[in-house]
Amino acid sequence: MAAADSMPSPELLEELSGFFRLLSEPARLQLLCQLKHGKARDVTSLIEATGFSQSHISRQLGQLQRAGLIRCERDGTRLIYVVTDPLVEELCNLVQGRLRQRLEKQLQQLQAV
Amino acid sequence: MAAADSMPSPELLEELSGFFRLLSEPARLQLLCQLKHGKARDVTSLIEATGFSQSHISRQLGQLQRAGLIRCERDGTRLIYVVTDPLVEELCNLVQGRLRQRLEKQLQQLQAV
DNA sequence: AACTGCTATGAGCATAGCCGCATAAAGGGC
DNA sequence: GCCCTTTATGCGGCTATGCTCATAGCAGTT
Repeated sequence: MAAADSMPSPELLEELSGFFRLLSEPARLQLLCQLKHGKARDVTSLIEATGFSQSHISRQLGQLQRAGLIRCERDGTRLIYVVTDPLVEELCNLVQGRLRQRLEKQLQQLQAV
Repeated sequence: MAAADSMPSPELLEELSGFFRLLSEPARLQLLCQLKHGKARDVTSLIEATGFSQSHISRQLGQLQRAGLIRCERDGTRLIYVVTDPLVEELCNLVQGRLRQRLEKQLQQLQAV
């Protein structure tokens, strides 16, 4: 017992935290933003846009792909990556709204003095 | 057209990823679940419920509090923590729905063979 | 005052993960 | 076949952070 009513299972906690961990790295988030809403791009253009090394980009894309957040198609020797799910963008919008809300509250408290 | 220049600033990327990093640890997620929808609890009960050491719990609660996800009130010598925002629960539900969706798709593909 | 129970914090170890260098693999053109 | 381009991967350094032990701080009781 001990309050086990609506607690998620350890496996679910692991899956959830693993998903959020993907979004916990600025580099990966940046890649997802570059690819958002159907803006398909190949790895080379992502390297140019972000400034990271090719190996790093490739690894991060691999993680995102294994998680099912993006997929890729071949075009000759290049691989074109696309976001498969609008979920990430929704999550970012929700969190961004909350961050703004928090800053506005802090601002009000400063002005109230 | 409107989409091409909508890259978030580095600062925003850092804030967003920082927020998701808070949820990227099973221990913190578990604490948030224990506290969800107004289930206020003190640290001792959280220790018993999770099995983690007291110092670990206290540190994680500190992080969550500095991020504004929870707050605490004194009750004698004890500190009672509460979730301040339903956002985390919403995010978890969204992600959980997506995880289930993915598993169902995998199941279908197995049965289709 | 001292004592007790509850929580926070400094110190340190161990592990995870980012990141780049060098190299391999795969596909296309000659 | 060889060579070039594009992407993936083994290896290693470095940093961040989870986690614990021990200790300090804080509120209440006597």
